[in-house]
Amino acid sequence: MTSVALPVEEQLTYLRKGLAEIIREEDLRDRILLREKQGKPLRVKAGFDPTAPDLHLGHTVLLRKMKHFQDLGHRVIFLIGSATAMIGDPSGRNTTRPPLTMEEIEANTETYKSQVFRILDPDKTEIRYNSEWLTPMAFQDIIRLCGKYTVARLLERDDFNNRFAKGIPISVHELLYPLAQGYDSVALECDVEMGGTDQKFNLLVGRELQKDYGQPSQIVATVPILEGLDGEKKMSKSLGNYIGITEAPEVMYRKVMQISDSLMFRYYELLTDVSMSEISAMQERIARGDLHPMSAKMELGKLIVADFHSAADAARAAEEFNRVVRQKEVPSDIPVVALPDGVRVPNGLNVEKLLARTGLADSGSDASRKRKAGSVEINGVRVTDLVIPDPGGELLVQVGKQWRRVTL
RNA sequence: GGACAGGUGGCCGAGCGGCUAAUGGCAACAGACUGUAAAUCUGUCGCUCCUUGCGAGCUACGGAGGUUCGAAUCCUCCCCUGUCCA
Repeated sequence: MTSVALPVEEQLTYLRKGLAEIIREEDLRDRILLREKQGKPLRVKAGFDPTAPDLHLGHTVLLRKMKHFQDLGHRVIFLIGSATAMIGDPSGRNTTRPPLTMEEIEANTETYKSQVFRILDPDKTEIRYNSEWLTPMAFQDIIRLCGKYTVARLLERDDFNNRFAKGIPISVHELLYPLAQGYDSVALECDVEMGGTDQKFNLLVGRELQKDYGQPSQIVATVPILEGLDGEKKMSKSLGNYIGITEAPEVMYRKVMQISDSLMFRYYELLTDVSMSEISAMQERIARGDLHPMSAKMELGKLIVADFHSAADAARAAEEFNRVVRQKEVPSDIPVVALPDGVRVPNGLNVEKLLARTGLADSGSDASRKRKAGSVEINGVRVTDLVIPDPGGELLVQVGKQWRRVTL
C-alpha cells in the first residue's frame, strides 16, 4: 500500500488496528485532513534509546505501526534519544547513566538502521538525535522549560506516583525526562507521537508543551506492550524472554513454539498481518478441535521468521524443528569445538571439564551438578560417570537443548 | 542540622552471636510427562580443586575497622535510601 490519497476514514481504520489508544481520534482525523489540504505528510515521531540498539519483537509492534503510517504516505521520525540517554526513561532505579560518546551513539545508530529498515521504509524515515536541540540549551532555557510544568503534574505519572508512595527514591533529573521528551516534539513540530502504553504520560506531556510553545498539540498513539515468551512480563532483553529480530531462523522459530497457546493469538494480532477475523476464526476451529493448536503455532512461527528472514528460511526452520524437537533427532548445525585442554586424563575423558570448557556449563561447579543430575548425553548415551573412556573419533555432547560436536 | 527506620544471594524476603553457603517465594537450569504449550511432579540453583565425597578450600549478608574461640547477627566510624521535625 503506497497510496497517499486514501480517504481519511479508511486511513483511520487502517491505523486503528493494533493501536491501544489514540488521543484523540477526532484530532487525528482533523490533522490528516489539514495536512492533506496543505499537501504535507504527517510528521510521526517515536523515540528510541541509543543505549540498547538490539531490537526484539516487542519493539516491532511499534515499528510495524510506524510502517503503517508510512504506508499511508506519512513521514516517520526515528528519534534517537542521544541527550536523554544520560537519564534513561525512569522506569526503575537506573538513575544516572554515563553519557555516551558521539562515536558510540553513531555506532549504535548504524546498528539501529540495519535492524529498523527491515520494517520501515528508509525513504520515508528521518533519523534525528535529540542532542541536536537539547545539548545547546542553556541553564536558563532549561529553567524556562521546567517553568512550564508542575511537580504535582509530574507526580501523576504512575511510576513516579508509585515510587513516591512507597518511599522509593526519585531523583530530580528523572523528572526532567518527560519534559525533555515533550520538548522533542516541540523541536520537531510533531503531528503524532507514538510509543508503548507505558509511555503515555511522556507522550501527553508533549501535547501540553506544544500548546505552551504555540503549536498544535500532537496526537498521541500508543501501542500495546508485547508480553515476552513467558506470557506475563513485557518482552525485554534483560528478562531474557525475547525474540531478537536478528536471531537465526531456527532460534526464532523454536522460541515461537515455546509460547503458550493463549499468547499465540496475541502474537498473531500484534506481530502479523493476519486480520482479527481470521484470528478469531482460528480460535474457533481450535476450540472445536478442527485445528491443532500446535499447527496454528507452527504457522505463526513461519510467518514471523519469514518477516525477518525469508519464506525459505522459515520452511527450513520448521523442518529442523520437526526433526530435532518432535522426532528427537540430532540438530543439523551443532557448534563444532576442538577438544579443550585438560579434558583428557590418563584413563579417558573428564566429563565435567568437557562441559565447563565447551560452554555447556557455566562453571566447573555447574558442570558437576549437570553431570550428577543425569543431564548429559554423549554420543546418544546418558553419562553420569566423571571419567569416560576415550571413544575415539568425535563426541556428540548434549546437555538439555545445547549440543556440541567435539573433535578429538 | 536533629529524630527514627532501613541497606541480605538475579529479584522479593526471613534470619538478629555458633547447628547458616544463609528458611521461604519468584526467576533460572536439568529430568519426567507433553504438542520442547500450559498445568503438574522431581532434582539443582556462589566459586575453585581433586582422591567426585552428605569431600577440601575460598568468597558472600552496603563499606572500613573492632569485640569474641566464633559475627549477616554485638560495637565504632563512613556511605546510601526513606519518613518526620527544623
